[in-house]
Amino acid sequence: MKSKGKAVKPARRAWSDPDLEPELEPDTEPEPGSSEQEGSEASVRIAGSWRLRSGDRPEHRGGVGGEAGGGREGGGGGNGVRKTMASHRRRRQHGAAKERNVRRLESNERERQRMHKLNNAFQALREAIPHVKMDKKLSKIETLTLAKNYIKALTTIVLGMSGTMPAGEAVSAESAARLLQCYQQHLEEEGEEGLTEYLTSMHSFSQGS
DNA sequence: TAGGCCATCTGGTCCT
DNA sequence: AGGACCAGATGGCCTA
Repeated sequence: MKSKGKAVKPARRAWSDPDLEPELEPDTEPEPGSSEQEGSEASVRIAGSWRLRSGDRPEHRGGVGGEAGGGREGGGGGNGVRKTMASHRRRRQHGAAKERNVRRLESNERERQRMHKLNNAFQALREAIPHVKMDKKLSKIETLTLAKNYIKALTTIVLGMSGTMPAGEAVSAESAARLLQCYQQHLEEEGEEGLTEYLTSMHSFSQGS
């Protein structure tokens, strides 16, 4: 099954000063074919290794305390003092930038998680609404549109069952199922546009007109 | 190849 | 202050 494109792309602009670059691991490929799958592309990927790239948290590179190259400059010398202050400031700026960078990465991660949840919800919705071409995954916009229509159709049914329906037409589970069937059939034959028409007629029907 | 769809990043704004 | 939410930008993959 191939799903739509998505290959984890490297950050468009890896947020950072070259210097702070959270060492983009040379693209931890999301495992060749493994990429997400129906369900939620999202969730699967979440687990994927690539994610760690940005999640790679502060620890990378020794973290703040790291002071890597740091060797204490040093001691003494008039010139040395000025030098020390400058490097102090630089280090502080560096630290601030680093912190900003870390916050950015964290918030990217949260945003990703949020979108993943949203996608899971979309997937759940997809599974909840009947649609014709089962082999083709509904796009988001299709999912929303279809869901809206489906709700409308169900509403019509419920209205009918609640007595708005003309006497003698008491809607049984059977006729409800039939209505649903009609809904699908209509979808198949007329597409979205026809559905509106169908619903309209259903509505006027339930009004007893 | 163009257009559709999507994932991700990013900065701004709102909310708690 | 920090997280959630949002919308714009960007770029990849897929299909007609």
